[in-house]
Amino acid sequence: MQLNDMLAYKVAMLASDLSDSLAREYATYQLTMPEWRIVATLGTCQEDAQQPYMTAKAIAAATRLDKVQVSRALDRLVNKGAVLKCMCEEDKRASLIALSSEGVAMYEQITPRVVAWQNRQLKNITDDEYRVFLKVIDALSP
Amino acid sequence: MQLNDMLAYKVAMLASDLSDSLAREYATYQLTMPEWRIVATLGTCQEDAQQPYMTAKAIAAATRLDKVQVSRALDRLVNKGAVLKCMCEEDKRASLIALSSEGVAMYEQITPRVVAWQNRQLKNITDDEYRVFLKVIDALSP
DNA sequence: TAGATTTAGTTACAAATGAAACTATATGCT
DNA sequence: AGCATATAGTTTCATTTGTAACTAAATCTA
Repeated sequence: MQLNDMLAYKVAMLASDLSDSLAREYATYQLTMPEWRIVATLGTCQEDAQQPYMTAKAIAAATRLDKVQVSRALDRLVNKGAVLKCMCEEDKRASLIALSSEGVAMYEQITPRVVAWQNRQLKNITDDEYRVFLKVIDALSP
Repeated sequence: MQLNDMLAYKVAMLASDLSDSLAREYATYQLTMPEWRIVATLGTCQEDAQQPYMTAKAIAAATRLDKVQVSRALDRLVNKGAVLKCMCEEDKRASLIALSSEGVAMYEQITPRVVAWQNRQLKNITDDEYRVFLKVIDALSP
């Protein structure tokens, strides 16, 4: 049993390669990975949900970032003008968080680049292979 | 395009789940992940190579840890008595690094647990599916 | 062979991360 | 209602991590 053959190691290596490679797409926009995940989440929410805002808690759940990371990344995004926060009247502990129009613009610029990046990654892989790949990922997830 | 459907995100989530799950197997032995990777690498080296030692540089390459992480993890492993370092006569900048007998014993206790862990992870996946999965990982790796 | 360059590994310092404490609000229970 | 408990989010602090500077040795070059 060599390290190279171990499942956890292989997947960890792949994850870090993909993450570094994808980061080059959004780094142009001065975003860190947590910031990008939040922008992507709020962007989709804004596109197809009835309500264009989320709480920090919902963002944490959707991105799998912890609440501290979310709090800090939101601070930075608010400072950059990409995100708006306003007090939630129903629950004054929470805020309602949404992309600003600049945030939406940024999201709309980055998304096509991410889609193109993903297509490049997958270009040598058939649909069937990818289906099996996703199935195995599901089976491996707890 | 939702975060959940993005390749890099899915793989990152899987990697972190697998890594946490596997860590429970070697945490019993007070090892961190870098320490475990080094023990595993030296263990295989010791098993099937002519020379049972490696340099820190070779360890870094084999484990994909950076040289600082390797240096620090080796310090800890030496303190725990799992690893021996001796000056390399051929190149006095480098050391020759090998598992001590306690290190070998540890390696031999952990390895079967890791193998069993991996078999549990893969139990619902057919050989064919796993073959495709590995092929896709290769195709995605740079 | 002297001087410049590279390399192995360590150390020092700065940034990122995570756990736990904390504030403010909300909820549950008697 | 009044007190205990739980929750949203932030802040603080300790640990981890990575980058850059450093030391010592090796190699290359003129």
